Amino acid sequence: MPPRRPTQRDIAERAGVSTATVSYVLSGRRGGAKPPPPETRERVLRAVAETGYQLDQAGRSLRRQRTDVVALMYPAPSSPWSDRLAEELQVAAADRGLAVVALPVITGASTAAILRILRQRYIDGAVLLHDCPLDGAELAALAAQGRSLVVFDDDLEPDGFDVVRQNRLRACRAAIERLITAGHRRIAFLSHADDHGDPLADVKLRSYTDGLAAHGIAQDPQLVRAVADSRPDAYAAVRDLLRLPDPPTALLSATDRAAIDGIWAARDLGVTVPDRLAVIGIGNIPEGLMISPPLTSVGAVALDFSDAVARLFERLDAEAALPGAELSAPWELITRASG
Amino acid sequence: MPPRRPTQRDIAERAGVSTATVSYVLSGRRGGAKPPPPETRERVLRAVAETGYQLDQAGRSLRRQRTDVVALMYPAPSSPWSDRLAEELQVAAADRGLAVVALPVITGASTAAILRILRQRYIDGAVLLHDCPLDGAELAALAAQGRSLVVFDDDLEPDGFDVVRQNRLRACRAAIERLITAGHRRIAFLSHADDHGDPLADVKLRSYTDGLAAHGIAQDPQLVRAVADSRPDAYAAVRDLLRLPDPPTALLSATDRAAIDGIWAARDLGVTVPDRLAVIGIGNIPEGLMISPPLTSVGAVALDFSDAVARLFERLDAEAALPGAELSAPWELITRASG
DNA sequence: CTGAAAGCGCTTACAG
DNA sequence: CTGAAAGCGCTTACAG
Repeated sequence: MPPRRPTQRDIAERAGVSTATVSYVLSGRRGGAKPPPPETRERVLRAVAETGYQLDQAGRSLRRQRTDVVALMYPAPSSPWSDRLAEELQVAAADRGLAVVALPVITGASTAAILRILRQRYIDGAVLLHDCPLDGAELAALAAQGRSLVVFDDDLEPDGFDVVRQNRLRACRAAIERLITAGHRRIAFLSHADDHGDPLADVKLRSYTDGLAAHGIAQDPQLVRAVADSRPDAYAAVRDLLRLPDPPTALLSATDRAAIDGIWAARDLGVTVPDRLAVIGIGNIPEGLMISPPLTSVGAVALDFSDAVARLFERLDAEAALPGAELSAPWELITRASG
Repeated sequence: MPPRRPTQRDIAERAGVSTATVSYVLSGRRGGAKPPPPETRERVLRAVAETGYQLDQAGRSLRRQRTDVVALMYPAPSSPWSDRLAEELQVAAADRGLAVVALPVITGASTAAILRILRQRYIDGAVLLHDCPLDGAELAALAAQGRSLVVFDDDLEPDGFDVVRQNRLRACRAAIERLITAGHRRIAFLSHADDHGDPLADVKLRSYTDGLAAHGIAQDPQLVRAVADSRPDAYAAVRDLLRLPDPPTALLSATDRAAIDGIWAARDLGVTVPDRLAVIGIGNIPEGLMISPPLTSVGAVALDFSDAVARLFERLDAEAALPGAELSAPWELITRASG
């Protein structure tokens, strides 16, 4: 049995002061009044050092009605985007003495435990990336209970929480439009595996299907391959596509990674990009800039979430509840040499 | 101003029962005694539904002296390994009604806020991956205060917390040994950028340097390139290396990703792998299995953290404090065709 | 300047 | 079977 965790009462006894003084010394807070004098302060700090005292978050959080923790919720697995946002959030939070916890949401696994973190006042606020398992009513309820929320979503209306628009469908549609406008009719699509109802996967596939339909181009099932989540599968699929009797002249890929391996496959077959195969990816990852030819892609222009992060802290700092706002950080079609 | 969050007292008034009964109904717990009868139960649940009541974690955690939350701490950015561990942990935790929070540790940023999560009884326990910013004394202190900890580390002695050994240095040494034993003397190394004191980066570079030294091979600075964290840089560096007047005949890379791009570079120059360039990576990522030739690599044999996860829950469930144990999940040299 | 005391929202041993 | 009450560890308005 480990020795009982020391409490502020233990510190107070050891230092010969009241628990109020201990709290004042440790928090540095003191209404308007003067802080305790150095001599008292030192006695308290010595007692803390001697006992290894650590504040108990539960007591503090119960009394202060705040946790000084914020969360970042995102669909697992993580991506360069969620990693980057975690970093920006953590740096900004550290300035204010707040901690950040990440909440990866695993597709298919139970979300009950994660939602508990949001609902049971475990955190003061959160940034939720696209496609998190909460609907508008739930978010509004959380906001009404005082949680500060900034939500990436293209459809939800703000309602006590803020919404960041990325207009992903529009940007993906611009990609397929570009290919069709350039004269392509045999356009292959590397899709996600469709075994789960991932909304972003839907957006991507829908933009392909809608784009073809809008121009009266019949969709050839042979040209749609669910290989976007596996680089080697993507390589093999594009190689096979290019060996068809009537091969595609353009390729749209649900991921940049698969698009890049598609370019490798084309190069290995002596098929030049973009002349004989135009390639466009989705996601705009840094790696796409480096391949030859550089990858045309759909995605956020910059790895910059500072607006969303700033808004979360505005909300946390606000005296009264802020109305929901719309922020904009649109995805764009970023044209490079590959398509 | 949002309406005050309802408390169990509000629910009790609405349902015409005591707060004790509310708590019994909501927790399902009831010492040995019988649970409240269905009629009472229903009145309580109706009041909960009407008010949108949510439990307050701070009150509960203060009283019960547990948070029902566990953490996973890992160096940012995330990797397939940390993602996988997060998933295993979350699935196992969900079975017990525990939530999981991820704590990415950003190199260079302040770790104070993250350490607060561990120290201030914000969580019941945690799995810490390699190279987290806590020393043995600190970990022992946390363990003594009741935190359940399972720590991936090759050097620390267990001390109230458990340690998972990966023997990374030994496994990396086996890779360089293999190349030297096969007769290679011109061995290139793709290293991490050395602008931060990442201990794993040290382990990798050390195994290269030590391996050469052990066989009396002089190290050629020309053959060490800090490109392991950038695929395009790796590609370019290997291309340049192979064009040297006296090119390397073998390549050890601090990352599998860079090793894979090294293989692409060799292929594009008509240099066959492994005949004219033997290639070994570190990390054993799934992608390495798919390239041709498949990548020889150093890393964990399987994406399986069940032992570590199981041990964390053993510790959480234990009545008395468990002594620290050593678990083993060694990295291995996984020999495939590339080197 | 310091301390006694109330109270944050729960849970649970205990009395009825 | 149910409720009154104590108490978890903090913070802070208030009295001295």
